[in-house]
Formats: sequence, structure tokens, C-alpha cells
Amino acid sequence: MTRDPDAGAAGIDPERLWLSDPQPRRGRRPAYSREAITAAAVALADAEGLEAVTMRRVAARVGAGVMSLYSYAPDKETLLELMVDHVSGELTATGPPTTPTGDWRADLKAVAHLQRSHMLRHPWLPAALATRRSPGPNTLAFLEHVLAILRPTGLDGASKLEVFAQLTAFVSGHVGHELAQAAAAASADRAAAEARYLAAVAADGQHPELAAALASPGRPLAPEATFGRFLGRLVDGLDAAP
Amino acid sequence: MTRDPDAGAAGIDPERLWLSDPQPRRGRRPAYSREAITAAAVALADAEGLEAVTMRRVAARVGAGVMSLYSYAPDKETLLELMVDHVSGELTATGPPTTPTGDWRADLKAVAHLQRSHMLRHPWLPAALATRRSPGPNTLAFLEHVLAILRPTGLDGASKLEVFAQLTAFVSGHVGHELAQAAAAASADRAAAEARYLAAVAADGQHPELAAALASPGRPLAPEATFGRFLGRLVDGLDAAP
DNA sequence: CTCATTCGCGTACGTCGTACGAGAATAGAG
DNA sequence: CTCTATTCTCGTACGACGTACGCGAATGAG
Repeated sequence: MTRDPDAGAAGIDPERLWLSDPQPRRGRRPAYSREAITAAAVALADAEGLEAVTMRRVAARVGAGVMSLYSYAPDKETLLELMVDHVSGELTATGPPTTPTGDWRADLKAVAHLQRSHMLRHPWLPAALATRRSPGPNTLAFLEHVLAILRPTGLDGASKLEVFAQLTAFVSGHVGHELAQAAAAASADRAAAEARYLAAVAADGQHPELAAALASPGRPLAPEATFGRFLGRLVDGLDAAP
Repeated sequence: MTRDPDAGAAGIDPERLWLSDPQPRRGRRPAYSREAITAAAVALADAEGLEAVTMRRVAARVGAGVMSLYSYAPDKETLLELMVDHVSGELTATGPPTTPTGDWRADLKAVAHLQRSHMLRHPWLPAALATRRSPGPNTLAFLEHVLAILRPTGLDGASKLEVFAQLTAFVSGHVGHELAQAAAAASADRAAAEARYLAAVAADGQHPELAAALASPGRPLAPEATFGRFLGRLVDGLDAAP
């Protein structure tokens, strides 16, 4: 029995993952829990980034042996999935603006801003979302809320789901870029090296537009403002005909 | 001399990377080239996905020893950077619509469609772009073209750069999602499992909006159409006041 | 008690990125 | 030519990773 030669096609059965049945009333009692392990992994990712999340380090954090984790999640990819859904609980827990105001554009923008702050709080989320396979219960609860917001649009089901996916992808992309910018600016010499590089390119005569752009920077605007601007353009007119 | 305790803050000096000086006229002649190695890595990624790109497999493909690669790129992350810029050459090589038509919205949309087909041709690009650090020469040539398109907008330099970043992030996010959908649909039982899972959730009574959305799917629309729709909404009105 | 069942996890394997340094190739100096 | 400084190649090795395997401990059912 060899491995599937077509790489990357693996994945987890969402039914087995999320629709659990805690039936075993025999044998040794579990010493840990999926919750605790997931929370430890999230704490690790929050503190040291996604690449710090290794099975060994997560196990150490919960005080378990490494292989014990595999009783709660079949593999690491699944653990990542659990992490994503775990933090997604914050989206509906703190305050699911349970009442769509009727102005769905405003509601949708508010939701996007909520997602943005959520991702800024968990900077590993954009990267983790890129490989996400299926939505867990918390994600579904959040989706439910967004669908309720979209009700007045009269869009069909598939289009509403598409809007949700696009909105998440947009926020994820924006925050990812925002974080990269922030990281580059955090180290002064790094930012200086980048600036020197671009200046050198602009000075080579081959890039007049770049030179012009660098020469008229405009006043620096807060990331939040940029986000709001693009978001507004994306949301307004979302109900236009295909 | 220990490692920087603040993880993830590493990175490559763009000046050393892109502004090379081929000066050594002494010692052994290089047996390979950065170009050849990068091309081999790209071919590997195109054929088997990004996770197949390991130093060992790239080296095997060019017929070199593993450690020889490190004479051409200081580490794997840099090799990824080189790969991204390598394929970005296609964006301006095949046809840099060198003449902005004057209708910058149409031009921008055309550019986005070009990017989309580019990413579909190299499905690993969305993932690789997420960790990209600094633009190489081919990316800069493409940026130059987009800046030329944006000239009529009268936006300031920083805003134009922002538009470029946002547009790329948007396309990347969309294609990433598109590819995930396609992968899920590729295997019939996988798609069926996903559908069964969502149906089960919709039937639990806790998710009325989801149930409604699944009940009125609408006619399935081509990914290209969805892309065009969202793109249109993003591009139109891009010159609105901050 | 006995025993089937379930969980904890030590050990081990294969793969990864890459540090190190010995040996091969080359160009100038004498 | 030889000698030497320089530059490249790459075998070996190390630590860290994900995880398969299987033994021993804990537990509930009979």
C-alpha cells in the first residue's frame, strides 16, 4: 500500500472532525482535551508565530508527551484547522452584532473591520487560513451571521457564500500585507535597506514611473484608512448584476 | 554569537540579492547558474507543488550536489524569492501591453486578468507570494507598467503603490480560493463528504441562513465570471477621495 | 477478579534545511 | 613552468521536524 502519488490531495474528512461522538465509556480516561491542546497551540502561535507551533512544543506546553497529541488530532494539519476555528470563536463570542441593522453594506463593513482586528490580534491567521479545508462550528456560526446580513441583498445562496469567501480572502490579504509592512518598518536598518534598494532602482532610468511615485509620496495614511477605502469600494455595488 | 531571539525577523538584504556584481575573475568557474537552479525549482513547483521544492530535489534536477545550491542562493527562502521573480518575467515578456489605452480602469482589469491566468499557470504562486519580501527586477518591470496605467488617476505615489499591492493581494486571494475549490471538487467523494457535512449542519436547526443558502444555490457561475464581478467592483471608484 | 478497551508516550525512522571543511579547479605571480 | 590565493563543489553530519509502532498503565463491564 503506497502513498497516493498525486501529492497534496490528502485532507481531512470534515464529518469525522467536527461532528464528534464522545461515546467511549470504557478504558482509560483522557488526561487532556482537544480544547486544551488547541488553546496551547494558539497561545504558542500568538506568542512566537506559526512556525513555532511544532508538535513537540505544543506537547511541552500542555505537559504531555509528544505522541499523546495524536489521540486528539490525527495530524498537524488538523491541529491547524482546530486552531483557526478556535480563535474564530472570538468573532461571535465577544459580540455577534446579532441584529443586522438593515443597512447590509454598513453591516458588512463592520464585519470586515471585526475580522481585520481579529487577524491583527492573531497575526498567524492569514497564513493559516490559506490552507484551511473546511469550516468548523465557530466559523459556521460566524458565516451564519454574515448570511443574515446578506439577506436583504436578494443574492442567491451560492453568491452569498462567494461573498463571504471573497470578503475573508480580501481581509486576509490586506492584513497579511499590512503585517509584512509593519514587520519591515519595525527594524530601522531593514526599512532603510529597502528604501535604498528602491531608490537605486528608480535611479537607473529604466523605471521612470517608479521614480515619479517615490518622488511624490503623499502624506502617509494610516493602514486603517487604506483598508476602509478599499473595503468600501469592494462592498458598494456588491449587488450589481453578474 | 547567538541567534536573534525574536523569531521570524530574519530576511534578505534586497540590495545583495538583486543588485549583483559578477566580478570574480579568479578561482574555479561556476558549474551552474542562478537562472538554471531557479528554473529547475520552478519546474518542480509547477509539476508537483510547492512542498515538492526541497533543496535535495532541486539539486537532483540540475544534477548538482545539494550544498552547491548554497553558492547561488543563501537559503531556501531566497530561492523562493527568486522563483517568484523568475515567473513574474512572463507578465512583461509575453506582452507588456506597453501602451496604456487611457482607460485606466479597463487597463487595470486587463492586468488583473493577466495576473489571474499567470497564477493559475503557477498554482504555487499565491502561497509563495504570501511570504515574499522584496520585489525583484521582473516584478519591478511589471510594477512599472501598472504605475504607467495609474498615471491618469492622479493618485499620489504611495497610493499607487498601495493599489498595486492590493490588486495583487486580491488576485492572489481569489485564485487561492479558486484553486482550493477546484481541488475539493476534483475528488468526487471529497466533494460529497463536504456537501454531506454542510447539509448535516444546515439540518441542525441552528443555522437557518445556511440552510436557506444551500436550498437556493442559483445557477453555477464560472470562476472567471465571479472574478470579473468582484474585480469590477474593486477597480471602479478606486479614485474616490480618501 | 478478569479482561477487553482506551489512552499515554518512549523509541525510532525518514526527511528536512544547512554548517563545516576537505578537495578540485582556476587565474595571476614568480 | 610552479606556486599560491581564490573560488567553487559537495560528502558528511547535526539538530529538528512529523509521525508509525507498540508496550505498559489505567479503566469500566462482566
